[in-house]
Amino acid sequence: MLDIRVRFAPSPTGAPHVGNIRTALFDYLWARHTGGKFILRIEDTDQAREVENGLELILESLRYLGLQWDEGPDVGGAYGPYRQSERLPLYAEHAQQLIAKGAAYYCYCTPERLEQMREAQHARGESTRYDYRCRYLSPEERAAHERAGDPKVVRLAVPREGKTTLRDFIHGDLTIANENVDDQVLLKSDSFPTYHLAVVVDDHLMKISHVMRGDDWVPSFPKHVLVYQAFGWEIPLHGHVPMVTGADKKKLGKRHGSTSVTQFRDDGYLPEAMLNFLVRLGWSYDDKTELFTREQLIEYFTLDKIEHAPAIFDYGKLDWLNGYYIRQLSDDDLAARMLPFFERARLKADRATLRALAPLLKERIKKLTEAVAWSDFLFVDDVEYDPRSLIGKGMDAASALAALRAAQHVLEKYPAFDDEQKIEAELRAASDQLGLKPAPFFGTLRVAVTGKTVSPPLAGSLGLLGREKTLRRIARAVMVLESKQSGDRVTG
RNA sequence: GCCGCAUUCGUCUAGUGGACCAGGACGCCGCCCUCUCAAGGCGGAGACCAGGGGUUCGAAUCCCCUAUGCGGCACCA
Repeated sequence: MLDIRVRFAPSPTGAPHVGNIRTALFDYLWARHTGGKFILRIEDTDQAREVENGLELILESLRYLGLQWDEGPDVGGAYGPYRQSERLPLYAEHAQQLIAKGAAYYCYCTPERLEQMREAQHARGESTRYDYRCRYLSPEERAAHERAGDPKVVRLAVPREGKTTLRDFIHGDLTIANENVDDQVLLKSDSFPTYHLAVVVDDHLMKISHVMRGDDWVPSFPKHVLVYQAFGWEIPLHGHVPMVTGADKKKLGKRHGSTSVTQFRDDGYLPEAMLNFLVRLGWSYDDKTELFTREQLIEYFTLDKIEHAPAIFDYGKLDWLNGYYIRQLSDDDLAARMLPFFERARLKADRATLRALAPLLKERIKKLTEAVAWSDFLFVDDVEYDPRSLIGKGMDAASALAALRAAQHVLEKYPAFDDEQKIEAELRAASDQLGLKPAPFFGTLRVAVTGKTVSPPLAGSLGLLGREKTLRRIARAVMVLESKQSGDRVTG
C-alpha cells in the first residue's frame, strides 16, 4: 500500500483565496482519511509577485480552518526545506540533468525579443509560443553566447510530435498533442525555477502521492508529464479539481465580494461553517446529507465523489450554514467567539453579559459581526432614535405614552429584573388593561429602551440592561412624548 | 485565433441502463407559532436532465455531432 502524502503548495502572493483553500481542504481531508501526511510547501519562486506577509497569511488561513499540516516551513519534516526559495541548488542540478539528457536546452533569447516574437505571432493570428530559435543553435553559436556571457534560461525540449496523456482521477484521461505544448522555461535567468520545474522536482523528492490542483492547471500538465518522463520518475496520481466561480461563472475575484479566507474570518464566519460550505463545493457524500462535522468529513471523504464541473460560490447558502453552526454553539462558546467583535467595535462588553446574551442572539444572527448591531444598546450610555418610532402602527402619542407609563409602573416595583417571565407576564397584563395589543405595547417599549424597532426579546433585554438604565430610558421617552404632545397642542 | 475542460431546478448537488413522469439542501412563496426580528413546524412553486442524432426492449446515465460557458496560451503561480 502506498504512503499517502498530499501537499498544499500556495505561493505567498496575497491572502489565500477560498478556491485555493478548498483545494487545501481536499488535500487535508484525503490525508486524514487515509492516515497519510498533509504537507505545506511554499512556492515562492517569483520574487516579483511575492508579498511581505504572504507566508503569514497562508498560515493564518489554514489555522483558522484548523487544517493542521504535518510538514511545512515552520514545523519542518524529513523532506525539507519546504520553501522553494531555499531549494534553489536542487532545481539547478535537476535542470542540468535534463540538459544532459537532451530533454532541455539553454535559451539566450532576451525578453525583448520574445515580446516582439509574440506580437508578430499575434498579428498573424497564430497562437503565441516560443519559436524554437535556441533549440537548434549550432555548437558555435552556443559557444559564442557563452563567451559573451549572455543571460540564459533553461527550456524544456518538448517533442514536436506525438501526444501526452495524464490519467486524472477526477476527469479520467487527459490528452494534449505535443505540437500544442510550448517549450516552457524551466529555470529562469535569475536561477529561480519556474513552477513547471519546481513542482515536479519537489513532488518527486517529497514523495507526494496525490497531486490536487485547480482545473486552470490542466493545460500545462504535458510539461510536467514530460519532465517526469525525462527523469524516469513515477508520476504521482493527479486530480484537477473544478474551479470555484462567482455568480457570473468567472473565476472568483475581488469584484465578486469577499474571496480571501481571512476576510471571511473577520466577517464573522465560523470555521466549522466555512469547512462545511467549502467541502460541498465540488464534493458530496450522498443525496441527503448537507451537514458535516470535521470528523465526519474525515471519515466520509473520498476522491471519487469530487465533482467535474465548476461551482458557483453561493454566499447565501454560506450564511445559512453559518447561522446553523452559530445556533449549535453553547452559550459559553458563542460568548467567547463574539467577544473580539465587540472589542473591535470598541464596546465594553464583558464575558458574563455576552454569555447571558448568547441565547437571545443565537437564533437571530447569521454572522458574529451582526451581534454588535443587535446588542450595542446594552453597552452604551444612551440610545438615539427617531421619536416618531415610539408610536407604533395604530397608536397615537397618547396611547404610546400610556404604554410607557404603565411599563414604568410595573418595572419600578422590581428591585432587580431577574425574573423575566414574571415581568413579561405583568407587562402583558398592563398592556391588556390599556386595551393595547402586545405588539404595539412592546414595540413602544422596545424603541424607548433599545432605540431599535427590531431587538432581541424584550424581557430578556431588560434583564440584561438592568433596572437603572431601563427606567432612565423609559423616563426619557416619556418626556419626549410629553413634549411632543404639548408641542402638538401648541402648533395644532 | 489555437488548445483543453465542462453542461441535472436560480444556486450547491443525488443519480454510473429499468427502483426517476429525476431525490435532497439553500433561496423563494404560503400557512402555523409569535412582543419585533429570527428560529422552528407544515405545505408549495421550481429541471422537458444544453440541443440534435444514434446504440438498446429501455437512457439523465453509453457513442457521435453541434451549441454555449469557462479555463489556458509569461523568464506568474
